[in-house]
Amino acid sequence: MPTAVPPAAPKYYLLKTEVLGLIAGLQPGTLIPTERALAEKYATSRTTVRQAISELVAEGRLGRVQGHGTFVAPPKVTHVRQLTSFSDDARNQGLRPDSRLLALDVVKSDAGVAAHLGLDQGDPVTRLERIRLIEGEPLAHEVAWLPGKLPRFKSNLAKAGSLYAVLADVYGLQVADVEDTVETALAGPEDVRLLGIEMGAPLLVVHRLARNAAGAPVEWTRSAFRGDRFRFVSRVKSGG
Amino acid sequence: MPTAVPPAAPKYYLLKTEVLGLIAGLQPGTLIPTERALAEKYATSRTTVRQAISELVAEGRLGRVQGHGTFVAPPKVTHVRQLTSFSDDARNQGLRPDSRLLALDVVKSDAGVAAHLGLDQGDPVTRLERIRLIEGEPLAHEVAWLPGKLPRFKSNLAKAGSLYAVLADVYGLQVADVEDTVETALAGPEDVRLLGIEMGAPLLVVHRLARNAAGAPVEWTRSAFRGDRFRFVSRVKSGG
DNA sequence: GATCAAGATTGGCATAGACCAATCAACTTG
DNA sequence: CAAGTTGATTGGTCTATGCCAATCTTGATC
Repeated sequence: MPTAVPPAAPKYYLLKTEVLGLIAGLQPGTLIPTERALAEKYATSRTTVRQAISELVAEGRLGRVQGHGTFVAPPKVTHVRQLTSFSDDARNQGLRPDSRLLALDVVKSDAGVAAHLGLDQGDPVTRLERIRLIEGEPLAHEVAWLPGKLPRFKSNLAKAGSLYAVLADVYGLQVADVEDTVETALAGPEDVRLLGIEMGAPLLVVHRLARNAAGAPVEWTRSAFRGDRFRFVSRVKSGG
Repeated sequence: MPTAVPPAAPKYYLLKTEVLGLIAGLQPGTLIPTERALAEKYATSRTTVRQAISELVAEGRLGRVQGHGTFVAPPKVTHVRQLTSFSDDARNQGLRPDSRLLALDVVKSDAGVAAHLGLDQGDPVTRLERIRLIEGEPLAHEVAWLPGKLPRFKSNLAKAGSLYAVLADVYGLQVADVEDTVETALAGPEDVRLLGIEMGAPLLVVHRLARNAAGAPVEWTRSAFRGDRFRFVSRVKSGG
């Protein structure tokens, strides 16, 4: 679906198109000319070059490393998210998933978490914070809240790997349906540190509420995915 | 879920936090100080002020109009998208939906459309291009492709309003399941013109493939939603 | 009183350049 | 030859500034 000719465009946008042409067909990892070189080549300022490149980075077409250079980025990872787990989804696509545990403790629920889980503020909840990786690369920052305390949760989770598997097999908590909310956000310093992305990079923020067959909340999760590397897929069948 | 103190942050990010405090509790539409005034007040350059404000605009917290000023933006519109139609979803939330028809014609399918609809390139498809509005405000740019020609489609669509209703009631095309793909993109000149947003604003781009009970493609759609005004919701029930 | 014109104000785009920080290669040193 | 140092290169942040375009206000004009 080729977009029509831009009706009118600022200079940095035209430059963006130029650079897109420049990198068409190049292998991921290939370095492109330096910002200063591009500025000279296209008779413009480095500021304008940076604005063009910044958008291409935000779109996942380019990557850059201070002191090293700007290079062609690999294509997006498609990710299916249904009732399956992150790990299973990834493996189904032939990708190597991984997880880094940042925190796992029982805390008092704040107002937001309590409201979503149907608890009173201050009620104990299990808080699970992880970084999700694909092919060794950080893809998402995830914080899950589960109602109450789960005995021996840490070791059980380490054994099984998958959160949903542990909940179902060990604690008898079956997830019957989930509701995912997807919206855009911009990366702040925290996201930059955890995901290795740029300040202001677009994120896909997914909030998930999972319930059991009785309609009682089982899990409330906030996941921040890199918008430049990720695609969210949702499949829905007609009821019946 | 209040975010922790930023570990380290560029100046524009601190300014962003300042402005967030400034607008907390203000009514939507309230004008904030001019860029030049903010630059002076916080002893920084207008460039830095603009970077801070630009992110707040991208996040849907602020809006701005050249020659007029920068103002507090209204909250996001939540939108549920399942097997229901855009119009029904909106009305369920007490919002007034609308639609502007940009184009409706029978065209030869290009490679991409043909692939998704299971046709040969060049096969005729019905192309429906619309702007979706909520409360009179443009929210999304949508292009739908349907296999083949549909007799009297235009008048039937005008009568019923809903695409899915027309397909089912008039043409006997039942949608049994859909697959939505959600990713981020940045607004180009075309999006700016059609949606009244800023260059580089984050978009939620949704591709939808709808199939009938036999698994045959019924519809292939690309929708570009304003990322600052929209939330995508997907509900999935466990199979059974 | 309504209409139009001119000017002031405000955001939009772009320039030029300074300085910092990370990287990497070349060189020195033990 | 290995380890450490230095310096050039490259992206990251920020400043200061100029001009344009849209909007709104003000005031002259009919």
